[in-house]
Amino acid sequence: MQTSIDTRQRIVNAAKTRFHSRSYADVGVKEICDSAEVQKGSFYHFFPSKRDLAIAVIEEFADDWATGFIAEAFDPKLPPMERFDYLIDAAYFWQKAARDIQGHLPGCLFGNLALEISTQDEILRAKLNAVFIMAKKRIMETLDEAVAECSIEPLDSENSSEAMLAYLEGLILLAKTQNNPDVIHRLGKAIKSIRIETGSI
Amino acid sequence: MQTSIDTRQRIVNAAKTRFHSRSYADVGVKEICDSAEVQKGSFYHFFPSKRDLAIAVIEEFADDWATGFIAEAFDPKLPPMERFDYLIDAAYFWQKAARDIQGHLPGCLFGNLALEISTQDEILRAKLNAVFIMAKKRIMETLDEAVAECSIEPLDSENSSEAMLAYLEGLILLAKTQNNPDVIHRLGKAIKSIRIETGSI
DNA sequence: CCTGCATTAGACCGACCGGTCTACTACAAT
DNA sequence: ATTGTAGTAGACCGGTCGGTCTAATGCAGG
Repeated sequence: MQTSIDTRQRIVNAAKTRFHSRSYADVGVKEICDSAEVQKGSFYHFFPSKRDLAIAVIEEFADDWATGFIAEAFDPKLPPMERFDYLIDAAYFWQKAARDIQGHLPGCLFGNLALEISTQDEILRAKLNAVFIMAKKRIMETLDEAVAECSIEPLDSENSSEAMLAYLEGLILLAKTQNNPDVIHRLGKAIKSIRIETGSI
Repeated sequence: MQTSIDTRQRIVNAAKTRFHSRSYADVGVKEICDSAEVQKGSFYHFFPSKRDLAIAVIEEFADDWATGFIAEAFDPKLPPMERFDYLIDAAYFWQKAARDIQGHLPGCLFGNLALEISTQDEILRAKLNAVFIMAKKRIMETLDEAVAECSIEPLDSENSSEAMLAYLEGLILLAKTQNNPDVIHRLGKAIKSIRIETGSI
């Protein structure tokens, strides 16, 4: 009916929203096919397995993320430390919007998948880890910039950026468990106070 | 064969370790029965559904947790702020030990389940949330104690304790994604620097 | 010894799982 | 016009899912 690129994309799109708002195991291939208006034959033409679909979803979502609100929040025109306020804000509004529509706060797709399947699939775990490394890098660059322009004291930016990412993921985890996006705003400001000093073991 | 209490307990024990090291959806009733050496009939005699088993698992695990390493780490004989070092240490050794045995870092059962099912089951979500509230309370009491004995500046202990819990969960999430317990040690010390000031909105 | 009840055994259920297979269609290159 | 190929349709597969059902136990109180 449509061109094959559309078919593949429809499958990925359907999977993206469903994996995000529910879980990997809970969403079946049949359901994805139905909602994408695609037949099983087409599905397995494009993806050797459900697992390969998950890989595609992670890759696409990471791209959406990087070019979407991450790129916005980490706007190089903003003073470096201010970008973290935007990051928290973006996370808050995203989760709030999703919650208002679906009734449930979906959390972070990467965090969700990481906890669900990283003990069961090494390749998916590595993919997810790569996404976090990318996010950490973004934070680290910002921190380095802030140090360079003397708006913060020098610190171990490698570890501090990872710690800040952990905190962000933790906030979203708690927000999801409470089904309440306010957690992100209420506790978000503390992200800028997280520091790991250089030279510590 | 054994008394019924044993049967029930064997079921819960088998489920506990499996839910923790894999996921809720990935572990079936049949597998739990087999590993507990129990028949389906017995399973459904004690638990109306798999979901009810999950509730029992959460409750028992929360109890293990509260009387186990949480109780140890939050030893009232220790100076309040030192207890956080013990908490991080306990988390590290626990995850490391599990990883060395199973090959995979299991993470926090509550965090895992929260991200997997809290969009799908309100009751389980609420149960999980209650566990986090309990943990937060423990942290808050410690913070209040530290303030009272003037070892830290006064702060918003309600929010700060929640932020610290978020950070801890985030650390474990990252450690699981990297399949590496060292993350917890490397970034753990920053937990004591997380503060949310009183009077902020 | 009998009765009643909690527990256990395990066959069985329909639904659904991820995945395969064959037949067919649309279209491009020759 | 013919053939090759990418994509689509959808029936079908064995296996497993959570859950049900009936029959058989073991045992306590009368």
